[in-house]
Amino acid sequence: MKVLIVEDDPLHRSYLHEAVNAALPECDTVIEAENGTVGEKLARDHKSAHIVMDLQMASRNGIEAARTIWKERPETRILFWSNYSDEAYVRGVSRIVPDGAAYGYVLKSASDERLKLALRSIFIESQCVIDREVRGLQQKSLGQTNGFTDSEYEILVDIALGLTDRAIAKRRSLSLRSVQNRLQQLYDKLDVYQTAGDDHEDGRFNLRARAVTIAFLRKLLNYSALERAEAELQEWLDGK
Amino acid sequence: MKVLIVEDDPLHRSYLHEAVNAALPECDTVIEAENGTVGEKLARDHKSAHIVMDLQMASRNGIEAARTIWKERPETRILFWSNYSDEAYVRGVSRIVPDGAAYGYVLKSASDERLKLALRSIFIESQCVIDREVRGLQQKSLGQTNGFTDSEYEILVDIALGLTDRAIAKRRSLSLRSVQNRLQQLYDKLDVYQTAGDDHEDGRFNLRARAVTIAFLRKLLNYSALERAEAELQEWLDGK
DNA sequence: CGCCGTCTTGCGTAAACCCGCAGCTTGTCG
DNA sequence: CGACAAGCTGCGGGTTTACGCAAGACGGCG
Repeated sequence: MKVLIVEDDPLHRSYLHEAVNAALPECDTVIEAENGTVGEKLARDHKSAHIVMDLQMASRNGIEAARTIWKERPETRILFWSNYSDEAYVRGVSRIVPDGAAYGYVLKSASDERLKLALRSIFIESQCVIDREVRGLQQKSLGQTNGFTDSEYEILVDIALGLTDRAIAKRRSLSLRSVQNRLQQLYDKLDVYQTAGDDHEDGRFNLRARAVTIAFLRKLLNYSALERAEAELQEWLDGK
Repeated sequence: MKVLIVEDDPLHRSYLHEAVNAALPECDTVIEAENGTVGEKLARDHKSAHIVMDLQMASRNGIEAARTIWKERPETRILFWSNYSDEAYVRGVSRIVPDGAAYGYVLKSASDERLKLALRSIFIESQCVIDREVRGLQQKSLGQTNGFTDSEYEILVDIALGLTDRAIAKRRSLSLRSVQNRLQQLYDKLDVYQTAGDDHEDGRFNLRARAVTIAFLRKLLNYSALERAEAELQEWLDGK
C-alpha cells in the first residue's frame, strides 16, 4: 500500500509521515508533496489511492487538488487534515466529494489517536470519518435550520465577488428582481439589519458590503473560497 | 535570560523551543503559551523581555497580544514568526511597534539558520531583523509607490466593514464628498475599473464590493485585519 | 509675494440598490 | 380538484453611489 501526503508545512509533513507509518504497518511507501500542484502530479503518476491532504496551501489549495484528483479517479480515498473547520471549507469539500467516495476530515488539533484511527478507518475500512466539530457544521449547513440554502450561498458569493445585481441576474439566469429577492433573504439570515444599528439615524451600514463582512467574520467565506469563486467567475467571463 | 514562546501549534511550539535552546545558551528558562490570551498573562506575570510570537492564533492573535504587551512594557523585544507575509499583517505590525523597539519578523519558511540568527540579533544585540520578503512589502506599503496611503487604507477598511459613505464621513470627520473622493482614489489604485470588464455593456462590477474583493485577493486585507477593524468599529459605535 | 499641486467641499445627475405591493407559475397535500 | 406555500417577475419610488465640474483652503518653492 502506498500513501501520498500533501502538506505545506515540513513539520506537519514529517509528523504525518510518522503517523502513517505507525498507524498503517501495511503501508510500504510514503510519498510527500509540498503543495497542491505537486500533489496532483504525484497522485497521477503513482495512481495514488490513498491521500492525506492539507487544505490551505499556497500554490494550489487542497480543495482544488482534491477536485482534479477525484475527477480523474473518483474512488481515491482522501483524508483532509486541516487547521480550521470554517464553514467555507466544509462546504467546499462537501461540494466536490464524489458519490460514495470514502473520505475524512480531521482537524490538526485532534489527538494522535484520532488521526491514526481515521487513517485506518478510511484507508483500510473505506469508511468516512468526519470530526465531530466539522460534522456539526456540515449538518447545520446542509439542513436548512439556521443554515444557508445553496441559492443563498450562491448569491452571497456573487456579491462577495463584487458583481452588480444585473450581472448576477445574467450569470444565474434570473430577473433583476429575483436577484434582489434573494439578497433580501440573505440579509435577513445574516442579521444585517440588527447590526445595522438600533438608531437608524446615525450611521447605517451598506447592506451589501456588510453582508460580505459578516459572512467573513462567521467563516462562511474565507480566502480560499473567494479565490475559487474568482477563478470560476473568470472562467464564466471568458466563456462570454 | 527568559524567553516566552506564544504559538498555537504544538509542533511549531516545540520546534521553537528547541531553536531557542540551540541559539541562546544564555537562556535558562523557556515558557510557552498556546494562544494570545495566555501569552499576555504570562508576559505580565513574568515581566518577559523576550518573546517569540506567532501571528494568527485562534483565541487572540499575535498583533492584539503584542499591542497590549508593548503598551505595558514598550522595551519588550518581540520576534514575530509567521506563516504569511500578507500586507495586512505587515501593516498591522508596523502600526503597533513602539518607537525604537527592537523586533523581528521572520517567516516560518525560513531556514533554521535564519531563525537562530534572528533570535540572537534581536534578543542579544537588540537589532531589528525583518525577512527580506517582508521588508519588500513594508517598503512598498509605506513608500507611496504603488502602495497605499494611510488614508486610502483607512477608507478601504471602512467600506470592507460595510459602512455607508455617510457613516464613514461621520467617523472620519469628513464631508460626504471627500469620502467619495477617497473612494475614487482607492478604486483607481486597485484597478477596479480594469477588471470591471472591457465591454462595459455586459456585466459591470459593483465598485465598492469589488474593491474589497480585490483587496482580499491581494492580501491587503485578511481575516485578522477585518476582525481587528470590526472590534475598533464596535468600540467607536459604543462611544456614540 | 504669486504660482502650483494636493486636499476638501458643495452642487447636480445618472445609475444602482433596497424593498413594498401584486400578479403568475409550480409543487405539494388533503 | 381546490387550497396553500414558495419562488419568480414587473412596477414604482425612496435612498445611496459614482463622479464631473468648480470653488476655496493649505503648503511649499522660486
